[in-house]
Amino acid sequence: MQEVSFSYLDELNDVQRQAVTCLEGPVMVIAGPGSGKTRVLTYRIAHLINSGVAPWNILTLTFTNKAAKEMKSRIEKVVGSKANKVWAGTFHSIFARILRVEAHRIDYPNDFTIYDTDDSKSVIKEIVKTMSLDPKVYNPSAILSRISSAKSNLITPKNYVKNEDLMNYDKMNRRPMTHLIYDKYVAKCMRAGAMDFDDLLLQMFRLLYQNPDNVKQKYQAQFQYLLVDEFQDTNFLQYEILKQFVSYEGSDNNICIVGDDAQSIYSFRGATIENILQFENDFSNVNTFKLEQNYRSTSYIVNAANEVINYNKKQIDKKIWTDKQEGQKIKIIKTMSDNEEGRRVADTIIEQKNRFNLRNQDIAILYRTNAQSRVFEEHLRRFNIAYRIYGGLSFYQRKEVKDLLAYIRLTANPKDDEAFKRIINYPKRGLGNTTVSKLIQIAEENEMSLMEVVLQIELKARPKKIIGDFVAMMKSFTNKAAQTNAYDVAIYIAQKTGITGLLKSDTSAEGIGRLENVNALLDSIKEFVENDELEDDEEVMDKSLSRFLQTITLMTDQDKESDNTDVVTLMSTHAAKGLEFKSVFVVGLEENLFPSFMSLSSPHQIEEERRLFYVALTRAEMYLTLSYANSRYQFGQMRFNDPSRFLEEISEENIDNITILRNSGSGMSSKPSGGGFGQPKILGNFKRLEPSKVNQALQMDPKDFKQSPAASIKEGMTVMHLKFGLGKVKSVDARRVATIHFSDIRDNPDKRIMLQYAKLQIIEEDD
DNA sequence: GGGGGCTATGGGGGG
DNA sequence: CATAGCCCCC
Repeated sequence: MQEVSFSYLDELNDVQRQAVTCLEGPVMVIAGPGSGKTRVLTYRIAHLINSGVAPWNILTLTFTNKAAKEMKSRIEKVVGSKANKVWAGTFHSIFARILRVEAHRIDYPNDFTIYDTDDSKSVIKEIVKTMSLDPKVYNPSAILSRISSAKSNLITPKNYVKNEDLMNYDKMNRRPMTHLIYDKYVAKCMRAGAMDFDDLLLQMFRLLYQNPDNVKQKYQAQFQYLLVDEFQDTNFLQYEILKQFVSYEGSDNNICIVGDDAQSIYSFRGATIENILQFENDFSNVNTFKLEQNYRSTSYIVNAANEVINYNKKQIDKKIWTDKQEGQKIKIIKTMSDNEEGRRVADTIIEQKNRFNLRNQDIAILYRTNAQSRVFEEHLRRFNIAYRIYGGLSFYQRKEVKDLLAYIRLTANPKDDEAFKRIINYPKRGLGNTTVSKLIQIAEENEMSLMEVVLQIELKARPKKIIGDFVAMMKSFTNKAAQTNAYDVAIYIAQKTGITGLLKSDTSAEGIGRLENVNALLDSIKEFVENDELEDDEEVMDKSLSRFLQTITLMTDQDKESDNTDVVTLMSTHAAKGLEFKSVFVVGLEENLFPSFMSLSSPHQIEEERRLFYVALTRAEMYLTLSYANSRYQFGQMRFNDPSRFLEEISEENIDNITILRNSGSGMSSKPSGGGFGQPKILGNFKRLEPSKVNQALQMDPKDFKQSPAASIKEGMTVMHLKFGLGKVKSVDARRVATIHFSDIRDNPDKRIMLQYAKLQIIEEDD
């Protein structure tokens, strides 16, 4: 038996240590920015394991895969490879994983499709059309947001009709039929074997609440210890699911929530601050710990952030402080135009790099809307500063990527009507709106999926031939999928459909970009198939199309592996939550932009914008620069905005250069930013796609590599891995999963490799 | 009935 | 400024 070391407890301050060691019963940790929240969470899990709790009895829910991954790797440093057995992931991905096993109990196929927001809107659009309603009044985004909020509050279509507030609200907005659309939407998704993002939560709740075959007791027994990160961002439904897991007769109520009400910035997707305020009422004997010492930022920054957040009324009482030195005062950059803002920020970055010896990766530019990234890209490129943009149009939302994905989706789930509609006439096969509309109408009348309709319907000669060929092609894909892995199927699909050929024939810059994106998708499928490393326990050996789809639909740009290149980070303030940088630029600090024009009418929304600003400020460790422009191109025209009200909430003593904020512009306008550059967006996005995951140094020349047969790998051997380098096989288990120690890997050198897919070459038989 | 080009409209944050 | 819907032509 290995000696258990508790030395990590020495790395904690008093409150942190109490929060880590108070293992039983409900615990609430209020954690200010930079207060060591992640450290507390990870050490708490490590401490649970060291105290004898089985790792698979621990469930940790976060909001990004990245956070979950980082947490796992940090736990591993304390407790070793046992950390892999902890259930850690986002709400959506953990529930998707459970539903893949249990969905049949609530009348969904286990390989259900996940509809993204575009799919959902498209479903709504079609319903609006078939109901002959005005699509301008019944705007799909608005309707979806109503449906989403209903689902997040556990209001079924039936209860929606009974709810006077909701019905009156819809009437007032001239959308009295919203409840009917909701009803039809639910039915349609069900018929398509599809869950939208909210369904991943809602159906999880339904599963537990309806409790077929006592499935709830199974998971209650499974998850004996719950930890929830960023609890202030949970919505009503998420909290209700947590209660289902935790609240039952004889339960120890082992739930630990960590959050900061001052950083609640997701109310637009249903998050409610009430959850954190209610927690102490919902559970008895809650142990509450407040982490108030900020270890991240210098005192000018902490003071400024405190000043700003004090303008908000509703808050949990706490005092964030730091014993760090004063540091540099906050710098404010004022410019005439958005273009000049880009230039000045780039100038300042150069200056800071020289003066303070910063690397690119120490620096971040944070903005309110993704559309603001362009000017900064232009000027960073002019100075040859490497950068990476996060967010914006996700890779998987690109048309060409979605087109190929639609074929893959329809292959995995023939009832996926959104996928069907997307590709029934792409690439062009001579099937027009008239025929497609007819199919949709028949499907609607008979409550069938489009694929079912197509298999039965009698058509005229021409469309009959076209559709017959299409069905035959899809059938060949299904057959292929049953025989081989996701990559081989995907390649087959890309060629057989003519997508590859079609894109190759387009030699324009955009066409080349599209082809590269499709190739990047194929590469990522290849990577998925060839990934021989076992990361978590369940089903990972499954290399099928539907498993691939599951992994990507819930992936966001931030979750992608970052190569270790030294780049300046450009991202929205929302995306920056949880991150820290030595130097932070918060840009576009103007009324109508930050705070957003969408929020100006309501004091609550202004408070949320202020919390967002607070999050932005507190990302900075040492240098904080705020900027605004007197004029900028917005919505295709020149706009003039006042400086943000938030700037005035920081007192002068924390600011480096006192600037007169209001109405200080001379009439001069510098040249506005036109297009100028080729396709900054495409270039910027490509930077994110580079698949190089591991240091170049570790990789060997594939030509010199000769793969050894999987069966020949035995314990004690020294092997070469194409990606990880030299390693020693420590053990091989019954499922043919080898644990191999790679000495070149600094973080977590012990990798669990699936020999079935292993790319290993035997270097030495034994020692 | 289907395909291509033009005009009009909307435009936040994200799983 | 990008996409969707519409209109016109084949």
